[in-house]
Amino acid sequence: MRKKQATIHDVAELANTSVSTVSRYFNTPEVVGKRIAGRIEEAATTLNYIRNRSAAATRGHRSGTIGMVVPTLENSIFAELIEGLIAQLRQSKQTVLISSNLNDNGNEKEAVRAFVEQGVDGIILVGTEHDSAVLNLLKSRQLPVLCVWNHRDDYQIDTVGIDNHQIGYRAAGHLLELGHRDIGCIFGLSGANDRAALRKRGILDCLSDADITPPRHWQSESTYDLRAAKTIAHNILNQPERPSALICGNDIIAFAAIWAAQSLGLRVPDDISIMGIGDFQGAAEMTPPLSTIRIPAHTVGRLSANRILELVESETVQPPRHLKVEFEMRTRQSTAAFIPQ
Amino acid sequence: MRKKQATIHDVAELANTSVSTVSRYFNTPEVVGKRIAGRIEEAATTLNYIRNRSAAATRGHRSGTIGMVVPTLENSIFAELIEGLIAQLRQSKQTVLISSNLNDNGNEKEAVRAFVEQGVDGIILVGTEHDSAVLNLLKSRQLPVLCVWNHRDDYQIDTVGIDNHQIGYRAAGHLLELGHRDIGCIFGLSGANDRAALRKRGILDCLSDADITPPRHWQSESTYDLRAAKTIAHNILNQPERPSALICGNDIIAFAAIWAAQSLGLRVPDDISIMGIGDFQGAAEMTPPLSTIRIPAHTVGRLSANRILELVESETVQPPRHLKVEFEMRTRQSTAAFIPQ
DNA sequence: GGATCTTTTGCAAACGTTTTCATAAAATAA
DNA sequence: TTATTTTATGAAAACGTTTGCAAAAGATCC
Repeated sequence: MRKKQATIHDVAELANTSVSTVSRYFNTPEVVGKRIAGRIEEAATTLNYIRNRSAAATRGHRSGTIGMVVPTLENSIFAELIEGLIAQLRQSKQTVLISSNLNDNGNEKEAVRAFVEQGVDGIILVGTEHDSAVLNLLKSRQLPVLCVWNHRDDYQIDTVGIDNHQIGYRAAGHLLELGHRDIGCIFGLSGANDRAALRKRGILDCLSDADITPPRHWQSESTYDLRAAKTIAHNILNQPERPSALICGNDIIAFAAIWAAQSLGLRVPDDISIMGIGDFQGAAEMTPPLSTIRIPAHTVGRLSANRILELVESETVQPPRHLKVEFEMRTRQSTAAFIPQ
Repeated sequence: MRKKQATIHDVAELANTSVSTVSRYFNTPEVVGKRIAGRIEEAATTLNYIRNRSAAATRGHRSGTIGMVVPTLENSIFAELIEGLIAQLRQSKQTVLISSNLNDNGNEKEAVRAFVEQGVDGIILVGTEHDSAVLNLLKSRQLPVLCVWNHRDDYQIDTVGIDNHQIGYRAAGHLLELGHRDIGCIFGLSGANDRAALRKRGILDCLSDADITPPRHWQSESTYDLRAAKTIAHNILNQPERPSALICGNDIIAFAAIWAAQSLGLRVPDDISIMGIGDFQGAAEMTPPLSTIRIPAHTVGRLSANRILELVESETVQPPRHLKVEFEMRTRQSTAAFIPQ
């Protein structure tokens, strides 16, 4: 049996004012008089009063929570994104609800529904591929939604993120600039999410613009799993004819590729150049430091926080806006100029 | 302006029954009759009814949420823990609220307070060192609390976790068994958290039981940050007199140490053995694969979920229970037997 | 000083549920 | 059959807030 906690009524009584005024003090302090405000503040602290947001959400419309659904937490890049989001939202007294799809996007609908039940003020999803049931649910509730990570000009929902096609194009371009022509590719699973698919297209577009078509046996797809990716990289590098460079769909795959090369006795970058995407934790510190493209996940998180708040605050429905976050090349020692044998 | 959504009243009307019965149907379905239950189910789906948990929490006492505060998300081991937690709680229709201290434990109080405002049914904290203000707040609200990650027999609050002293002892023991006597240590910051402090004690206790006291200049502490740790490892390994083995407070530090050694041209394990703790992502795949101790974070998450639910469900306050999770040695190739020069 | 406008305050209804209590219906016992 | 117990249902109060409205108080102007 729970002890009875101080309510807004108790505070009002002790401060010798009405509950309405106390409520206003907590929501729009600038509108209550100095003298009463002081008394309320005092009463609240002596009573150890803590607001009951559930009750507030029942009558008012705002719960003070934002829900975010990520594909997985076991990927340091999303962790960085979330930390950026939390840091920013905390300043606006918003609480973040996190849910993970546990690597199965079929879970997304359930997660979103749970958030709607909790009465979140807005929802942040990752990527731009979502079940129509999810989208319909959100639309029928007229809930502010934001899709992060991918930038897409033409999307029906607001986005904050990077242009994955461009990032793939740029990564491949780096290898071309170094003189490589024999380039192997390990993409992320392109069927699973649009981020991976767009990067793949960007990479292949860049190569084909340079009249290069990597042979089938130098191309593969992998989950973002170190073990699986290492095996796949091993298979590509263990063939009689090796590419001179390998481009990877993200840094997880790149890490795995470097380790696969090393376990085969190949020197990186002397025997093979390896390029990643993401600049995950460890990329700069490993041996050799990984050439990659930095995706400023923390920034994406921060900007997403600002945007979702705007959406929550705005009364009217606006046409979607698309915020593009820039990435940066991080040229390090896992790639080197191609030297003809 | 939000469109009006179906409420329990609408469902009741369409199903031709009372709101009480509908409420009961959603909370304790077994208690309502088959015929009415069918009508309610049907009405709910045609109306697209979604429960309003805020309202439920206002009158009832349960919000269906569990709050968890982690020191940081940018550490794959906590991510694994959280995924375990989410997976398990989802089965009980509980939503998880996550907050991160953003690496500053001073933020914990604010995070906890926000959760209390949201009306979480229970709170999970990491470690057993918490500001007394936090503990008092939770106690005065009589909120179920669970401290995870550390096992501690004597703690006032329920715990689920591993014995960090034992883990440190065991890790050091592995190096001793291999014949090493000149052992360097890079601990986690022992002032910052008890997990690191206990591991440090365990390591030093084990060494001192073998009559070894590592010289001051072979001992150091580091944050769990790859860059910082790499610098520190570099400094230790770059001295004229090198230890033959290095034990690290966690795998982040161990990764950094291996890379520092490699950047100095040292061979691991031939020139130096390196031992980690944690079995983080990548430990098994890197070159060389890291010898470490596996902490089953996913399991800790799962067990924590079960325990916090028990605490939430139990009406009476019980004496704290302490669940110990076992760890496992993972002997890989970063450590080797000491060979006298 | 009164008239007018603006700011501050309080009353009471409302939000969408849960839950207590009483009653109706069904099942069981006699 | 009737008396008794068990189960299923409904009416209405309660939860702790927010908010629309009207009244009170204070400020400004002539």
